[in-house]
Amino acid sequence: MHGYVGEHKLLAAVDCIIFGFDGWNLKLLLVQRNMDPERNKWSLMGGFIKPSETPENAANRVLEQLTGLKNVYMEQFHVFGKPDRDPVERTLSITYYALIDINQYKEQILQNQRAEWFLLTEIPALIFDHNEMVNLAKRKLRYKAALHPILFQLLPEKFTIPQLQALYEGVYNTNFDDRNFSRKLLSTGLLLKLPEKDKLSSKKGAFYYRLDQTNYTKNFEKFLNLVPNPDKFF
Amino acid sequence: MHGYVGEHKLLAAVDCIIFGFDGWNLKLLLVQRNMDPERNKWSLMGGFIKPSETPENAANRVLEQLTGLKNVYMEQFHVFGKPDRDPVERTLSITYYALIDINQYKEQILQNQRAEWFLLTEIPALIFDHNEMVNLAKRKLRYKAALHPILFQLLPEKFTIPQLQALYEGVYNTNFDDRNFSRKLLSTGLLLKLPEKDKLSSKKGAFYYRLDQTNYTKNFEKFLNLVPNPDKFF
DNA sequence: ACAAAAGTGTTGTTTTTACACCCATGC
DNA sequence: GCATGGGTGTAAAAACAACACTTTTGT
Repeated sequence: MHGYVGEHKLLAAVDCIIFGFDGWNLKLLLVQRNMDPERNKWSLMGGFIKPSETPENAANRVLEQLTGLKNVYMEQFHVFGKPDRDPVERTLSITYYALIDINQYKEQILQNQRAEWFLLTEIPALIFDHNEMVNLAKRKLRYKAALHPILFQLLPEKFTIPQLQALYEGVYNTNFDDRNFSRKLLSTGLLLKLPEKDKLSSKKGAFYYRLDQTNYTKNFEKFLNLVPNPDKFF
Repeated sequence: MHGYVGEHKLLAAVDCIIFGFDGWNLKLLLVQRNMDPERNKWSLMGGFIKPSETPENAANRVLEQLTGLKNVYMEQFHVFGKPDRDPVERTLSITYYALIDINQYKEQILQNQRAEWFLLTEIPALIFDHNEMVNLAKRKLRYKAALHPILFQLLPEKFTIPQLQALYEGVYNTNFDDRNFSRKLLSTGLLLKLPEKDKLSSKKGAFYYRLDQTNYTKNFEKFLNLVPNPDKFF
């Protein structure tokens, strides 16, 4: 047995669209490419799949290289495969989006590579088809977040409802009614109220909540309708 | 410029999960593999990506080879990439599911290859990880069909509401209330009533409908809630 | 006392569900 | 005229959206 002779072999890479939230704004982590061509241009964090790796393994490795993080929420979302998308050599890109809490990892990031957080509204021109990847990732994130409680992955373990709302408003670039928002989120049964309050952002203070992990995993696949009039965002 | 030297190159294939509906049952199109290893075992229809092709091109080519069909509804859904998933040689598989009306193409199919339609409930053991692919495709189909009107792709141009209902019931392997089902589907505004009736399946006869293409493309991305209690299917 | 933000109440509207009933027709 | 599906009616329940109001506390 000598393999499938005569078939076309190619490189396969993973590229990670890394979303982060710092408490106020939704951001994207980009790196300056450290190889030719397009050296020093902004790019998504990516890397080639190695012989022993699954695509998921590769994506996790790439993410850990950049951020020091393991066990990050990550989802495969699309393969980009135009034959000439990488001018150097044919390369498939399997894309993942990842969600992390910026504050929790300020230090690890930005060590190995020249990396920087960009406001979603201020993404620079990226190499190859990476801007297209970012746009599709934004769509997929909005789609999924309208139905499933994934955005909690962007928050610290303890968070307040107003913080959560700011996050949702960042993702959808709009404003939601405070009163309906908090009741809707509380009614999911996913939140456990903590005795402490966050007194920094208001005089009254807002109670902290944390995820009810049991209900979270149990209800994760349910259709939740977390966003009013979600249609208008697509 | 000599490419990215030292990186791992591999084969990339597409595999198509082809769903079909014959008016009564939801089925899956499988072929008997015509190469070693696992020659003559049942398998999904697939093929390697060629140098000039995008993955989408390859999937369309593979589908046309088997069915003679172009312009079939097809959606990329997952990359399977365990290093040893194909024992011959490392091969990534990019999977697509496709939706076709069985009756419209009875002749073209089954020419080139030994192919056969299988009831979804009677899928045989398939090569490699193809059973896993089928299961994920079923999930994705159910998920998408609960929110978007994709199942029309499985019906002929003219169809009745009871036919449509039989299709939905096949996909979800359950029964829906006839009266609520028809009103829900009619209320989408996607259907145009035709003057003719189908008199074969009942004495009263059921009116034929066809898709309102304009509304169909316009509302395709909207969240439609076509299935009652969709959560229980995941 | 006042301002600012949290968060609960209220109400009308729309959507969903469950189930009853009538309709058209071939036999 | 009756059995067989097809299709419409209705009413209770649930979900949603819009908006008013109270609560807390730092200044």
